[in-house]
This record gives sequence, C-alpha cells and structure tokens, in this order.
Amino acid sequence: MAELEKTYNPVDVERKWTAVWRESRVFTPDARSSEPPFTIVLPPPNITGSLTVGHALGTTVQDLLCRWKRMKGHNVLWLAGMDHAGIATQKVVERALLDRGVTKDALGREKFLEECWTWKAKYHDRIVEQLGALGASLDWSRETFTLDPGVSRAVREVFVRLYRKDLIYRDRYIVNWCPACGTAISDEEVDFVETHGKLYYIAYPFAGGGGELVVGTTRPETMLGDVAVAMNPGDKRAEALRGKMLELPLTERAIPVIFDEAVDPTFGTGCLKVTPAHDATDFLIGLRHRLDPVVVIDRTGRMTAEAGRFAGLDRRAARAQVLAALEERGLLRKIDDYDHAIGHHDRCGTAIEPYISRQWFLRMRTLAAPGIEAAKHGAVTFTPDRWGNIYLSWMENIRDWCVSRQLWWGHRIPVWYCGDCDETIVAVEAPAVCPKCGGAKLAQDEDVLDTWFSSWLWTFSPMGWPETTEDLETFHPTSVLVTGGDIIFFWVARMIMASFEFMGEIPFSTVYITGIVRDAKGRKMSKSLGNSPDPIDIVGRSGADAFRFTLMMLSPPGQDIMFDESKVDVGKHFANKIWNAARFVLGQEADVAGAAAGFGAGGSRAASVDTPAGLHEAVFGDAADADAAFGWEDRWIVSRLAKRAAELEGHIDAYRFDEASRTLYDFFWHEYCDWYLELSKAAGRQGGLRGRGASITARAVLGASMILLHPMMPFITEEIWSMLAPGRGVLAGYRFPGVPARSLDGALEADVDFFKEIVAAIRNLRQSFNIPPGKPVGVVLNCEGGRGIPARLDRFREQIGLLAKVSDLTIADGAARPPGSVAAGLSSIEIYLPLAGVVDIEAEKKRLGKDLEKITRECEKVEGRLKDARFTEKAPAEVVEQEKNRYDEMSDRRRRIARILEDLG
RNA sequence: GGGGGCUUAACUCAGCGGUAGAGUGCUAUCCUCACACGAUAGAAGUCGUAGGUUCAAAUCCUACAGUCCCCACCA
Repeated sequence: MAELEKTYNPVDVERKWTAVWRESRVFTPDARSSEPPFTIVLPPPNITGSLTVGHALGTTVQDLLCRWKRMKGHNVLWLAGMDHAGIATQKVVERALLDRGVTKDALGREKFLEECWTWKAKYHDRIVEQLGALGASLDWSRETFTLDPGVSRAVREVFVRLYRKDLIYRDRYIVNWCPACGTAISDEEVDFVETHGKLYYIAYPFAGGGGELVVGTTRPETMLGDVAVAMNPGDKRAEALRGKMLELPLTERAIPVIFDEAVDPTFGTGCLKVTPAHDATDFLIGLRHRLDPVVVIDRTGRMTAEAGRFAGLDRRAARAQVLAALEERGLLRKIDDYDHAIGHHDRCGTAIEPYISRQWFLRMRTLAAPGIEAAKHGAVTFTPDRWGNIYLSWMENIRDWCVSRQLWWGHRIPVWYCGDCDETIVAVEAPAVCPKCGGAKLAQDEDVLDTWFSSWLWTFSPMGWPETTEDLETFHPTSVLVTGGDIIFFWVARMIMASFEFMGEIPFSTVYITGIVRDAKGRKMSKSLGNSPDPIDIVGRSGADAFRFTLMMLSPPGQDIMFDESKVDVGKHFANKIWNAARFVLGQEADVAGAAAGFGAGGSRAASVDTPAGLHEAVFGDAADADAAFGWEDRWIVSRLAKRAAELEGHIDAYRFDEASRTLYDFFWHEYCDWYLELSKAAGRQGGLRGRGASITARAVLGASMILLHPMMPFITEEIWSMLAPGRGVLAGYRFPGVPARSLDGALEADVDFFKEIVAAIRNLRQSFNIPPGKPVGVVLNCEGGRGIPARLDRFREQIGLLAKVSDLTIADGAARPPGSVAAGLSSIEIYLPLAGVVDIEAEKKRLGKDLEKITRECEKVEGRLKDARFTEKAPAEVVEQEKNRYDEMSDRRRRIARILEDLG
C-alpha cells in the first residue's frame, strides 16, 4: 500500500469520487425498485448567479438526508433542477447588456431572450459545478429547468384548468407597480422599509368659500389625482359637511366630501384625501363610492397630462414643485416629521408605485383551504414548528395573486385575443384560428407569468405531469422539503396548494426550514450584497467534507448562523484526524486485511467482521478463540459504537444535525482515537492472536465509522472505505444494516469510565508535580473498603500502565502509603504516587485543601437536600435514589481526601 | 399596531425541571514510533434583569430591558 500523506489533502480525493459517483449511477433511482421511496426536490437555484454559503447549508442538509436514507435501504430520488427566475434574471441580463451599451428594447424580444438563454447556460454550468463540489448526490438524469418544454406544458395546463374553474381572471385593478422594472409584482415581492418622512397638511377650501378642510398626506404629489376627501361617518363634523364640495388646489376640479369607515378619525385631521389611482386603500374607497380614478403618475413614475402643468415631471420632482405651489398659495399648513414604512421592490429596491392596470389574478381562498387543513392536522409539518404558525396565518389571510408580469423572460401567458371579434382564447396550445369567428388575426397576450407560477408545480411538473408517469407514482408525494423561511409564502405554501389542486395530495410531509447564513456583521449572505464567499473556494481551501461538517455542527434547527470561514477549521481538523486514524489503522500488520475478511485460526469464524454485525459476532461470540483474541477494550468500543449509532439515528430522524455532528465527533475523536486506539497499542505490541483481534476491531470500527460519517462527510469516508475494503463497491451505494443493539454492555462501560477516571487522576498528579511525560512512575491504588474493587481493576493493569506511564502498579485493599508520596482521592480508591524528590508539604496541603473544600461544599448541598423531608417525600423515588448514590460517592471521596490531608500532618 | 427568535466561559454556540457543556482562544508540559490541522493537564460562567410556580429552575410562568426578524391598506 502506498504511503499515505501525513496531512489529508481533500482536493484530489474529492475530484476523484465526484467522477466515480457520476459513473456509478448510484444516485439515479429506478422508479420500479421495490425499496421504499424517499424523495427530495432540490429547491431550484436561480440561474442569476452562483450559489452562496446559504445554498451550501441547504444542499448539505438535503444531501445528508438523501445519503442516510439511501444507506438505510431507501430508493432515493433527489431531483435536480434550476429556476429561470424571471424578473431577477431579466434584470441581470439587462444590466450586463447595458454594460455593452445595449438596451433590451433596442434588441427586441427575440434577441433579448437569446441573451437570457446564453446567460442561463453559463450559470447553469457553474451551479452544477458548485453542487458537485459540495458532494451533492443529485440525480442529474432527471434534471429539469423551469422553462423546459415539459414544465411549460404543465404551466399552460394549470393556467387553463384554473381559468375554466373561474379561479383565474383578468381585471383592471390597483397593483404593486415597479416603475424601474416596468412590471406589476405580487404583494409578497414588496418589502416595507421604515423611512423617515414628512406628513404634509394641506388645506382644501370649500367650493364657494366658507372655510376649508385640512388633509394630512405623505405624498402631496398625488393630490392632483384626488377625487374626494373622506371622513369617518362617526366624525362629529359629518352632518354639517354632507354634500359639500371642495376646490382641489392647483387644479380646476371640485371634489366631494364623502364618508367611509376606512378613515381613522384620530389620525391627522381626520380627513383623508382620496386618490384611487395611486393608493390601494383609496382605490377601494373609490370603488365603494363609484368615483372614477384620475391617473396622474404613469408606469415609468412620471406625471401624466392629468397633472396639468406638472406633467412630464418625475414623481420626486413633482412633489417638490407641488409643495412649492401650495406654499405659494398659503395652503400648506404644517409639516410634521413622520416615520412610516414605504414599500420597495425586493429585487431592485425601487419604491413601489400603486398603479391601476389590467392584470391576471388567481383567486387563492379556495385553493388555500386544503393546505390549511393539512397543516392543522399534521399531514404537513414544519420543523421548527413555529414556521407552521407563520404559514397558517398567511394562508388564512391569503389574498388574490397577481400572476402576470410585464416581462419577456418567462412563461408566456397562454391567452390569445382575436383581432376580429375580440374573443379571448385560453388554451394549452396556440389556436390556429379564432374558434368564435374563425378569424386568423390572433395575438398572444404579451405578458409572462410570475416565476413562482412555474415553481409552485415543482414537486410534480419535473416528473412528467400531467401525464401519469412511473416517476409520479413512485416518487410523489415527496418526503421532505428543505428550504429557507424567507420563501414560505412565495413557494412552500403555493406548492402545497398546487399539489392538492392538481395531484389531490400533499406535496411533501415535512418542511425543514434552515437558518439564514449571515456574515460576521450579521448581514444575510446574498448574491446582491456580494458578501458570500463562493462555496467552491471554501471547498478548494478546506475540502467539502470539512465545510459540510462545520455547517452541520454550527446549525441548530432554525438558528441563523454567523458564518466565518475560519470556523471551517473545526471540520478541517476533524477530517485530518480521521485521515490520520485511518493511516494508523491501515498501517498495522498487512496480513490483517486478509484476516478481517474471515477471522480465526482454523477458519472457525468465517463470518466477515467488517460489517457491524459480523464484528459483533467476532468480539462477543462464544467461539473458543474469542477471549484470547479480544480484550475488554474491544468489547468496550463496539459497545460505544452501538450506542453512538443509535444516538445518531435518533438525531437525524429529529433533524438535529448539530447533535448528529457532535455525536460523530465525540465518538470518533474522543472515544475511538483518544481511548480505543491508544489502548489497542498495548494489544498490538502483544502480537499473536490478541494483536490480531485488536487490529481487526480497530479496522472494523473504523469501517463502521466511515459508514456513519458518510452522509455528513462523503468524500473522505469513501476514500478510506475504498482502502479498507477494495473492490467492495462505493460506500455511497452501500446498504447499511445497522449496528446491533445487542453489542451494548452497560456494566463494562461503567467500569471503563472508572478506569478512565483513574488514568486521568494519575496524569493529573504527574502534571501537578512536573513529572516529565516520558518518565515512568510507580503507583499504588488503595481500594480499602471498596467492595471487590481490586478484582475489578485488575484487568486494567496493563492499560493503566500504558496510558499513565506507570511502570510499577500496586492494587490492593488496604495498601500502605509509600513514604514521600503524593496522593489523590477518588470515590472508592486512593491513589499514591511516590516522588523521588522531596515533597513540598505546604503546597501539597494547599492543593488538597482546595479539593476538599470543593467536594465538601457539594457534599453538603446534597446532604442538605437529602435531609429535607419535602425533598425525600415529594421528589420521585429514582431521583432520591440517585441523590443518595451521589452522596455516597462524594462522601467517600471526601473521606479519602481528608485522610490524605491528615497524613500530611 | 400585532407576532416571533435570540440574550449561558474572551469568541461562536449546545443544554431547556434534578451534579453548568463543546469548539476556538488562553495557561502549562510534551515534536510519546497516526495526527502540532496533534497529545496531556489546567484556568475561565451572578446561565440578560426583576418577580412567580416547584421539594428542586439556566431550564416552566409573568413582566421588563437589549437585539434581530416577520406580518399589517393610519393617509
């Protein structure tokens, strides 16, 4: 075997396995498999750019689940795909074109779309590379893009079906309009930003004189489009003002005073200027009072002809000029500072302009009903569960969804208008002639659909819907959805609605919401901020395994994580530790590799020991040579392995990946490496059957560890696996039968804990007295009064010697304390360590005095509790029992320390 | 205006009713024949504040403070 590098170098190893996995097709499931299905759909990344650390987190969680389930014997489909991200992509492509001095309008629709496809190809490849580098076990054979013909067909089908059910309608309505992007957007795409603004008080004189009403507004420029002034009908002034008209300043128009419940009489002056064309509330008031809107701001944010002499001005400039004009006329009564939230487009940050336009809408209320029931009854659950409440409150207050976008990049709305008879034709395929008049002058709706109108079909559209396919039958509903809390409304909720509507079932049973990855300053990592390192760079520097492990360790469910690349060192060091442990184990006698396949001198043990079950049989079995071959430490590590494997399974099932990573880390580093491998060195030196037994255990537990670690750290485990058992096939495709729970040995584990305590105490004494680590010492263990302790400790002799560098060990009931020795007291035993030189009695007294003080304090606390009748009567019996045992142990230890102290005089 | 998260060792975070934990950092000793991306030992915490429930509270309840986030048609 080639000499292994001293330090693990992930780059070559990872590249190799990415290629091997791809060729092995272990990530491409067969829809006809008899194994139980497990499905995850990858939240399709936007092709706007490359992935962030946030994506790496979600990807790792999904990959971990998929690999775990695959090894557990599931038929796993992790479906790959990407999203065309309509508005976001159109934006970035436009910007890129602008850098070349080209505008999209100059280019025209067709050419512009070609540019988008070029962009898509580039970033698609980059994202594939990133996902590969992270080790994602995605099925690329089923890869889908949200503009693929199949998805497009599904989108049109859905549109038509919803239209026929009268759930989709077209209407002129006030929508959120982005003047910069030139399109309508949905309510969900509006971010409200707290802004320091002003509240302007403007006087509107009564027509024909006789006073005025003062209105308060944050947007004085919209007054040009006012059609009324509204007051609450309960307002004291109401009766006197009924039927009154006001002169709208700066215009020739007179407007009525009206009364509407929507007006808060306590706000401002209690008078609200009503501008139906430029405010959503006012639009509704306008509808109720049959007032025609006056549009004074156009789709680009400029004042219209209706704005009179302000026409052509940008809305910001118009505000200044309107205010100046009002000031001049003495109608501007007051300006207050006023903080309020202003809606901005989440993609470009432009202030939203409420705007009346003809758009397509989807009625949501009926669609939401089954989705609400599903969450309430647990058919769909959220982890952490508080997200379920957020989902429900949104679903229960759902509003119609504006699905049309005035963009080019996206699914064209499947609606045609007849130029002859004005007929509207909604169809999956483009009609040749108008079905009503037979005319051929058909024009398709110019608009496209909201991106999410294709994404919401994501659990089934890539599997071939509306056809009934094997994939749909096998893999739908999917199992888990892993995504961020920020797209619950955009995506998760809508997928649930779409799946109920078109599949008649849930899309997934569990929604796992990851935390948000933030930078060191606490800002969310995003493409637009440019504050996320490229995952590929991190992988290049530290390795995907290190990165993945670190992400899992840092992310308790639902907690945001403050990511800093230096944190990846934890994973990097761990990978290095794993590598070196393997180096050590693999470096042991070469013939062990053969022995591992079938242990036993006379072939009495043909069972393979490189599976957890086989190892159990070998170590715990009753064959004649078991006792000679395996020591207590072998049985101990196998017992620990069984325990840790069970813990790991529990943590993964509970989506506690942080706990899972800790379990693996503690087991492998602190139990297997720190204790077991060190212990096995003694047996190794002994050689013979015993030496082989130890080597076999070391190898088999290493192998089992690779299995357990694989979902989290796929590359390094695959590499070590291949060295442990060449020709066995890839670990990624290995079916893991589990570690037998019968390997557990609680009594042995308790004894080993005692052993570890003794070793630690001796090491502590050595350090306290500056005994060089390499210098052997003699040690006496006095077990006076400890029932049967000497016999129990006897089997640990050799190992105490090895791990604490003890050359001469005496274990006895009532052993004498050697002169000139220092001592430590544990519960059940005293430890004497003779020193060659003179002991500083005073310093020693001080050290032990501190120990005694501490143990006494704790002892008294427990004693006090035990003496309290309220405790002994009310606390559960097992707690009282436990406290009693604790007290016994602590008081024994206290007695021993006190005695050692006394001896010092 | 509602709703939620967070506040534990210098830092980043676990623990969520019965002995305060980890990683990093720090101190000391060691290049012990797998690993200095290492080993061993150690120092380090009024568990945000104030009340309450309980035999027992970092853990449950109630306020409050700080902080971050979501939702909301008071212009």
